[in-house]
Amino acid sequence: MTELTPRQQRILGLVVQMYIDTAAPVGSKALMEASDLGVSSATIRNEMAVLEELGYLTHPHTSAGRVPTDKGYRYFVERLIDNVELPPAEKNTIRHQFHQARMEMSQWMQLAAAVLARVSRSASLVTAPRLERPRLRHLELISTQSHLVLMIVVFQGGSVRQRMLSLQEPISQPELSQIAARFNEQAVGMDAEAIRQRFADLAGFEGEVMHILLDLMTDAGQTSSSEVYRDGLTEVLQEPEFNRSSDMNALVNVLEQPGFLNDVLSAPVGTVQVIIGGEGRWRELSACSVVIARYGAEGFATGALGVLGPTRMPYGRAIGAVRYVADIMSDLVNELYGESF
Amino acid sequence: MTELTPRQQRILGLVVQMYIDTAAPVGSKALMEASDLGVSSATIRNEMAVLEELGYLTHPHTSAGRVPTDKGYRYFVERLIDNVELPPAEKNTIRHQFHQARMEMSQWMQLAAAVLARVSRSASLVTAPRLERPRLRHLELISTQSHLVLMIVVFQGGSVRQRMLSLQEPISQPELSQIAARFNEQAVGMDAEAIRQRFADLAGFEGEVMHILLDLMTDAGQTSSSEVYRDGLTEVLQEPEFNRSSDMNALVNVLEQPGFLNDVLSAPVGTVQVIIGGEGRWRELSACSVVIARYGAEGFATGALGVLGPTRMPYGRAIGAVRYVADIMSDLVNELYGESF
DNA sequence: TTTAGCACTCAAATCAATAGAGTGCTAAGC
DNA sequence: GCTTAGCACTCTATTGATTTGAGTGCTAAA
Repeated sequence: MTELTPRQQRILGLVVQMYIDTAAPVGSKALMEASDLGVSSATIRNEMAVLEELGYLTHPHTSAGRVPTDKGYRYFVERLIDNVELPPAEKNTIRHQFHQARMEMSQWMQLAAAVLARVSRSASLVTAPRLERPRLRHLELISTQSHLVLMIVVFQGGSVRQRMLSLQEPISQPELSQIAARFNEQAVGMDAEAIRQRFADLAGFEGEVMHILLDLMTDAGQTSSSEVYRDGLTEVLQEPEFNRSSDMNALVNVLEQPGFLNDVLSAPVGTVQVIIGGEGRWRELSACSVVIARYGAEGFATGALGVLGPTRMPYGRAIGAVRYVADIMSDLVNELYGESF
Repeated sequence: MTELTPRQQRILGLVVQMYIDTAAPVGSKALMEASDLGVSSATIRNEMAVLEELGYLTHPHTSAGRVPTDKGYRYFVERLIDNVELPPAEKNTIRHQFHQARMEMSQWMQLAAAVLARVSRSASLVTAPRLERPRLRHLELISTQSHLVLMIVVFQGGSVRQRMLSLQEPISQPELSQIAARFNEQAVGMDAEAIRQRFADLAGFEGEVMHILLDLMTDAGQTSSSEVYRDGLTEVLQEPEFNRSSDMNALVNVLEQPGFLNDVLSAPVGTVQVIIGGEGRWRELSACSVVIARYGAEGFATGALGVLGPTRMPYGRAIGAVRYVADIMSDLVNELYGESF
């Protein structure tokens, strides 16, 4: 692939910019008037023809202006975007909001989703950080009524799961506390595998408690769909490219598919990925772009967060926002999980 | 208001039915062909004119068929719907799904939202049951790292709240456990007022714990927006009457407004309310109807659940579904909160 | 009271003509 | 060898006129 001349780059960038702004195909004359390239529309036309030849632009029809292809967007994102940092003022506002919030994952996630949606003017999603190797911190058994017991498990790092158990035979609260105390004495700090081995011979109610504990540990190690925060979905649905027939649901579902998230989650924390038009692998995303990043503490607890919009999305803002919010979230996770790893 | 003749009732019912089915204004001839009224289209026209005179129908324009007014829908819902029970087969499926689920409020709510959306083919929302007078069941303080303490509070009935506290001075886990034990010995079974009085003189960290406990109790007594489950929103957004300009967000927000929910929640558990076209009080709902009911244990913990769709919604199914799901949820809440009140 | 008949209305579909934005190409200019 | 002015050509979008058809309201007869 031969290198584009500086002027071609400039024109490609302008076309992408203008198209993102106006949502209308951009013609040579309009581009000339809107920029200070110092060349005539005819020259621009020639260059555009070359860019089309090379696959960066297309034509909806003969007498329409140019529209970027996915390849064009890709080039734009990789080579032509200069400054993806958010302006300092905006950064401050965002950071301030996070410091105002309570020290709770769910609050942060919700806030992150809200900030991403607002700043990038796209739909956003934030998945909860998944514990890569949950370790028991505390277990509590509370009798709520004769045949019902509430089991609460705290993992190292502070995430909490609960489950209601129903008993055949009622068990008194002191007995329950004793069982819980045994786990707390013997199993704190252990991961699922260690617990499975150590307590392999437990039977009856205690065995059941252990199995549910293991189950909750598995659960904490997976991204459940109930722990995905979204924002801005209905707004982005109003964008002209999402005509009512294209079902947004299908689209959001892709983002929850294991294949998709796993693929993205294989990237290291700290990098921002841009997936344009589904990259041919996700049909439902053919008209969309996704800007996504992992956040959290690598090897311990990581989640994903990103925005979803039409391919015609403001990439600069989106990338800046995703990067900045991911950084903040990583800091927060580290702060929260601090010395426990 | 003079009574409608049986034939007028029949015609009104048919118009509403057909309009709900087809979304197109229904004309006299079409109605004649689609029914077995045994009268000519001219007669139907005359009757329709009368119904329009009385305010049950309108005309989009001179040469279009008739469309029900809100008053027409109201009459339909109150007088003309005969059987709002779901078919037994459907009931069984639903009941089965609930019994398959785990004993957890959040699971039930999610399931309820899903069932409502599917059965009524509208958007659904389910709010968490609000404890009307939360009483402490258990309090736990867990040190997660030197300066961070996780506080977990269980209320009678089994709902759980948590909060992370940051300390000026580190406090050891045994000390924390001791403080928690004091609350558990002295405050279990108390409501917020009792706790406030009993522990009015607590200071320092223990005072802080008490204040957060009270805060969490207040919190448990309010419907927070994070505890609202929704489903089917994007589907219903595709309905022809919701053109892209009308913002669904604004619409959903109304349902979360205190005014709206309070109004609805003032009705007793067990009744299903139908709000057609916002009843003039909620402008954003002018094109919508809401079918909503309270569920739970009256005087102890109640929530609301319902569906939201265009005024042209299948009222029969919606009312049947809301009533049935509300009944199931009430049963479940009673089962869960059982003997504790 | 019902109904057949008819004139009338109005939105939606169809069609033709036009305007305009934009392209591609060619030939002249720097 | 680029660049640019000029021009023919293409295709969409808009506009306006016309037609179509569903549906109404009214009247007069059954």
